[in-house]
Amino acid sequence: MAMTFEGLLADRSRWRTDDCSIGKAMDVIGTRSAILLIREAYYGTTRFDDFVERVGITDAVAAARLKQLVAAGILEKRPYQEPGKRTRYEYVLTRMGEDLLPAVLALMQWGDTYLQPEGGPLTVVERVTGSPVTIRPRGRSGDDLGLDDLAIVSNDDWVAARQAQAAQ
Amino acid sequence: MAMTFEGLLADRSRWRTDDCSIGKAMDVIGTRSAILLIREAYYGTTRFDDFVERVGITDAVAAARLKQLVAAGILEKRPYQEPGKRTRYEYVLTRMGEDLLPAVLALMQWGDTYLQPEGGPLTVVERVTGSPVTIRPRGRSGDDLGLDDLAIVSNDDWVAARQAQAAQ
DNA sequence: CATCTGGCTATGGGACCACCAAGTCAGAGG
DNA sequence: CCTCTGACTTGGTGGTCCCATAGCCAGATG
Repeated sequence: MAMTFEGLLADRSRWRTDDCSIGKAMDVIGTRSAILLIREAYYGTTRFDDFVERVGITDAVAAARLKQLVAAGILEKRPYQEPGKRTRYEYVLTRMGEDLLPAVLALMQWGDTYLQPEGGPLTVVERVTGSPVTIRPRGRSGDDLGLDDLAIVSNDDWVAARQAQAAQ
Repeated sequence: MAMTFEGLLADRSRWRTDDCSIGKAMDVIGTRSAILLIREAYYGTTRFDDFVERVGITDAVAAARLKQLVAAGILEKRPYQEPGKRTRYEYVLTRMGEDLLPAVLALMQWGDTYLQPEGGPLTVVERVTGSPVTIRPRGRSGDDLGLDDLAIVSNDDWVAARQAQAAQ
């Protein structure tokens, strides 16, 4: 019921992950409002008022969080103008923001399963077929993988191993 | 660059997701310490001291967060006894906790890509083949899906559609 | 010009998070 | 018994998150 460690990592007492990517990710999107704003962006929302209205947070929080997400590179501020109105800005996802989709969807899937009595209000499906979407770790073979199927390698080891392989 | 909505959901101004699973999930695991403790559990850690030591948080925070994770059903407290020592408790993942793996891994993958100058210290690989693990939304066909390939249906609609299909 | 509106910014307050430091408490070893 | 240790618990401070209310400001409308 756990991952295994390879190479130098095997002795668990000799290393610690201070610069863990999960921790860094949580520093950027670790608040409720940040994730909900990103969810709204996936739903196609781009304008300030719509974010405030649909996420259900105050404008002050929305302004602060949107600014922070732009600074982090997850959203981009882009000018637009409706006829007869002044120039305003809308917030659109960058590539970096789009690439958070797996994490957000995985969280939603888990919440649907374990935190909702009736399986959650919304379901994500494949647009063309209408069949439900799943999100799981997967190896090269395409099989779903569980905890016991996974191993951790230090990045240095891994890069070195690939280079050795390529050199053959 | 966004999901599409089907059925009654198409008119975006007529509904709001107050009981969103993502929000509920964030209420349970929305802190840095909670996610890092779960990560450690995936790495095989079960004991209090090891959690404190390896996550790099204070014992006070670890105690509070572990208690909360047990209450949420993500970890389970289980007695153990080493010879010559008194009974102690260890913390092991429940099924609910294991099922968070996709979310945590997706977050790690994203962090490795965008928040680490050199691609992150650790890499998750398939144990038997050593090939890297990916995690993406996937349809029934097995293809990776992007934002534009996804659609949202209301759960009621979806259940009704399935029933109608089954009745044919 | 004066007004109105959409999109912020500022201020204050309550809750929570994390840190550090100190205290408690059960039982094994002496 | 006394001490020591592992596993917490308690207390205090600083920072962040969110809410609520109020203010500001650019420009289209009157």
